[in-house]
Amino acid sequence: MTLSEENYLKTIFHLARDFDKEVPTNAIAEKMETKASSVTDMLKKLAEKKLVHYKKYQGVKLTDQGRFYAASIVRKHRLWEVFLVENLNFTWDEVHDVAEQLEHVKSEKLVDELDEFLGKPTVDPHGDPIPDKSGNVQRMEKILLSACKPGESGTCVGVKSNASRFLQYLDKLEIGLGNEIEILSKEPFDQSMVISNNGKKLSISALTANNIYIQKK
Amino acid sequence: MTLSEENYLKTIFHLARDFDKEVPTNAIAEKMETKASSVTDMLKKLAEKKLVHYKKYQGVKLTDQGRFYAASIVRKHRLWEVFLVENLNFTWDEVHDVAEQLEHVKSEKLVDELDEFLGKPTVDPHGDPIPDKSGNVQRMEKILLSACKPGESGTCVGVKSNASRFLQYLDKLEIGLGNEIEILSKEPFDQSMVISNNGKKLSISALTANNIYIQKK
DNA sequence: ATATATTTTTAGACATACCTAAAATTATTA
DNA sequence: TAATAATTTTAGGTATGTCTAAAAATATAT
Repeated sequence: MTLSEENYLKTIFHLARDFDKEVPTNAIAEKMETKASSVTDMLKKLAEKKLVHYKKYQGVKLTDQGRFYAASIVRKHRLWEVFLVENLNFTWDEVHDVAEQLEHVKSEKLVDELDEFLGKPTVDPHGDPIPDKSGNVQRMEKILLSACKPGESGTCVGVKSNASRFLQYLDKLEIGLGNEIEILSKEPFDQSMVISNNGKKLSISALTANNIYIQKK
Repeated sequence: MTLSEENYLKTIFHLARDFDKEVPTNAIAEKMETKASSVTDMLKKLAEKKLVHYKKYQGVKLTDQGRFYAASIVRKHRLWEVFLVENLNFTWDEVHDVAEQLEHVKSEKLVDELDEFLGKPTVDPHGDPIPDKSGNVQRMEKILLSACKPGESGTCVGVKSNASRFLQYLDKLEIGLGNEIEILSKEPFDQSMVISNNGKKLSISALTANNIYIQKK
């Protein structure tokens, strides 16, 4: 499996959550910052390898085999992120690019031992679940902060975007995993919110609220 | 810098020890299990990037820049080997292939932090020196066991080959880094030796003796 | 329902890194 | 030193993964 093939699989795996059915060619092209024609070429190749179900003009779905493989890449990515934060003093906004490289290293023993070394973690530094060895991803019930009404509250359990800028902004606001968050008010004009973050009152934009996941009590 | 370019640089770096002067095209081709014509192609590219000095038919030498870059790859390779053995229960015969992949991961912070995490080791699990951040390789005075005469003795400080088969054989003989080794006798017919390994008498072939480094007392 | 817009695929190129076969150069030896 | 052998380079070709531009299919809107 080439690096490029792995990246396509992974992208389809992630997009499959947004599109419940087939993932459109263009969605893949956009996410990978490439052209639709390149995607088409690759989809044909992945289809020949039985990693995706592909019918012209109908988008793609991962096969069981493809999903398993994709999950194993995501598993590696997230395990490495844990390692970087827990052992190498990386912050949650620094891990992505490095994990993006480390996820392609091939060695079953490496993954097994790393998992063991880290104490078999279940989530990465952004709160995303780490697929298990069989490719199963534990589904958490979490909702976007933007979907909450004033008065509702919960624990911050994840972020939708992993962009450095965003994560650094959260650090500045002192918003992090595990924090207690309550929606105090919501502005009808622009959907911005005033929230209580571990007891501290602060105001966030709709865009920010739309990238924070909480688990309701 | 592509993966391929990095592998060529590294190979030239290693071969430069054997050939004191320019490294011949064919030597590179053999080591990399590729064809001389492919090597020529790459040497031209590396020369354009000022990473090697290359004159047609005259072999190559690394430039300062090329040597620095190559050393940084070797540094990463060896640091990862230490990590695999010290923290992930790898044995010295298992680390090479995985380190071969990990060495290409690009992140200065990753290397710095890994070095720190491991306690700034100076040698890898095979006794090979780890280049420092500036690309300097600490030169050890070590000699091949095959070059020793009966009566001479020293400490095992390295191996010339990193082949799994060979390392596993050493494990079976219980020969490892730090062991006290003395040459008891040498057979003139085939240069095989009887040695004392940490007090235990055993017999080894000339080929084996030619792949073990010791440091004389 | 037909025209228009959007999405997707095809066709044909390009760069990388490899290959084989033949030519050029350098080294060896008689 | 001339002939032969070995090494190295060149020339031309292949597979991968990308691209642009044009054609085909699907979706949308009047």
